[in-house]
Amino acid sequence: MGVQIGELLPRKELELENLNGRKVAIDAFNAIYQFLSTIRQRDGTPLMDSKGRITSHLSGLFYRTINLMEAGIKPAYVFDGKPPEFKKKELEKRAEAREEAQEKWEEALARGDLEEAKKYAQRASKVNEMLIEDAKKLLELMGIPWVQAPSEGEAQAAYMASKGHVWASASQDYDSLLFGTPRLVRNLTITGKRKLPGKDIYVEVKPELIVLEEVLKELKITREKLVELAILVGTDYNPGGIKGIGPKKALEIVKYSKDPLAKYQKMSDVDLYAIKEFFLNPPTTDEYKLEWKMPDEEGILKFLCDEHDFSEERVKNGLERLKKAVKAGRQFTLDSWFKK
DNA sequence: CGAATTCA
DNA sequence: TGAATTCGG
Repeated sequence: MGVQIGELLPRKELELENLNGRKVAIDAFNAIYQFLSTIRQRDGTPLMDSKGRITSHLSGLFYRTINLMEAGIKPAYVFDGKPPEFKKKELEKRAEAREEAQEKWEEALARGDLEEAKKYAQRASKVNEMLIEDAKKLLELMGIPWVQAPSEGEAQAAYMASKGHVWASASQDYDSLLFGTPRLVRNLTITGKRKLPGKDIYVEVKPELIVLEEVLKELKITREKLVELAILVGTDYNPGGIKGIGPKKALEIVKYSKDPLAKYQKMSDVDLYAIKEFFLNPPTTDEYKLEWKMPDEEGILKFLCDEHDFSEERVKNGLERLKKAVKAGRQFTLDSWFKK
């Protein structure tokens, strides 16, 4: 998923204080997918309510959003719209991979290999329309803004950041840099511990910041060249890229070639120039309003506890934290206003 | 993943 | 207490 240019990009660790008071546009699909794939039982089964409906994404979204708000970070979630036609191949590839993983999950389960089962269950994760609807509903009840992108969410998030309506975009993927976000935050979580799949090794995962301007300066290229580089290496729109060309070689190529795509267009069955154009000028919208409101407590209790069997005690505790955070955030905004 | 609980 | 483990839905 996403572009494979990570190793080329300079980045710096972010302390939470650096994000205090800042608005961030979060790639909703990216977040939901991660919750869905990681919040699971030992055999790989996701969390579900008594009617068998998946709730892993709601749990993750609820608690992480509260954590972010408590840290003074104002999240706005950006949802994908209609994917571009040329993403079809990648989407089909993902669907195929999921089906294969599903089979392997069942096999591992049949022979009682829980570790393998979970691994394949995670790969079989599918973010469907129902999960998206649930997520939007929860955010609305929480008073957290969400934005409907006309096309790619990463493109919309980049647009909002480049307009200065949010400070940064947030995703694990690097695509929003190609779409022109001035800042990309990765690993946007508060409790930063991740267990490596192999053994019982825990690694601290801190938020990191990638600044587009610094990327271009470091690589000595323009954004247009960065997009060409990414296309050579491979994006969601041309999976795999050009055979035999990795990030290092691609960087050299875009530097010395005036029109790097020309040579490789012949050996590619997709329109590389259309992909480039899409990254440079993606569909976006101005139809959004970023407002962080007090949560609808009654609505949340009904939705999470009554409908989806969440623990009332836990949810009420979360709500208290959220209310406090919203108030504190308003105070922060007022303080910085009077200090001007 | 993140909250709650257990462990040393 | 802080780290490790288990539970959550």
